[in-house]
Amino acid sequence: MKYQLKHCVGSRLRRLSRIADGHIRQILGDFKITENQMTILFTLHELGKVEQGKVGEVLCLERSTVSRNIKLLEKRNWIFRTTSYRPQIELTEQGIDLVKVLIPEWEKAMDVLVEHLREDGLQSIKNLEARLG
Amino acid sequence: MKYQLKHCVGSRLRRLSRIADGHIRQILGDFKITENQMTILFTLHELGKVEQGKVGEVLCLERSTVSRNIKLLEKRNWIFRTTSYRPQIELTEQGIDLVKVLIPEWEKAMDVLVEHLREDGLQSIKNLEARLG
DNA sequence: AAATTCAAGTTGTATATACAACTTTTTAAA
DNA sequence: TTTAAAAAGTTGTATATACAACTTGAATTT
Repeated sequence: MKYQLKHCVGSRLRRLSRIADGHIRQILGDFKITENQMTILFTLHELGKVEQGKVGEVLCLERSTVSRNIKLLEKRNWIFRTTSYRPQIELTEQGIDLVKVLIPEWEKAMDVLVEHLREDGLQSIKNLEARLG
Repeated sequence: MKYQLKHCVGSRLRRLSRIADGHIRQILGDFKITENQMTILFTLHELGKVEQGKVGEVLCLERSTVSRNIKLLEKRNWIFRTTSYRPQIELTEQGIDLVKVLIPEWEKAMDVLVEHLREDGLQSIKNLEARLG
């Protein structure tokens, strides 16, 4: 065999992302929100009012994934969506408040991850991003 | 802010694994099987007859994920499961045949990924594994 | 040996993801 | 301007994943 199973890039990256998500979920436990949804809220916090598609573009998420998440976030009154055919999305005040509470929690999770990864590990992620696109 | 959103380790690793999986899915398209299921078949090919739990242990997959995948693989007659309370799993002949066909295809995907990653990128993955566990 | 505890497996529920099919609206082409 | 093509959004279907609750058989304790 040219490669061994344990070298499989796909399953290894899948596993790594599960581990990282686990750390984030731990600090998110109390907030009834998922990592992915948190990331979308943070994105909207940075971008302000944008087209729904912009979110997927920035986070490299599939349209359908964004669509379903937006629906969930809207139901929880964290985001507002214009009714136009191609809706503009933005955080509601409740959404902004939540983001402000979540940021320090997210930073705690990042602290843990960065402590594990060190400068070297962070550079490794950058390297992978540069190489895989 | 101590960190920027774009530094979020969780979403970045999630994204990287989606990209890698995409490459693997491309070559798997014709085979009506998923990356994850393929990985389980390969694992069984290496391990021979094992307890179901062993698969999850090796691949760091949750019990319920393994349980459902095993059921799918059994339905397709690629694996055989003993009826004991804690079943032993092994590939069927059809499963072995499939693995033999899949290996060269998987190697093609690995070639593409390794070409992108280079020695440096592979080292980066190892580094992350060492640091994240 | 009976009772308790533990470990593995299964199932329910919710979200994440991919991809295909479809709708709607815009843009481009004729 | 009418038509064709493209782009964005939605929905259906299937798998992946996490976590909790439950089941069952095994191991340990009393």
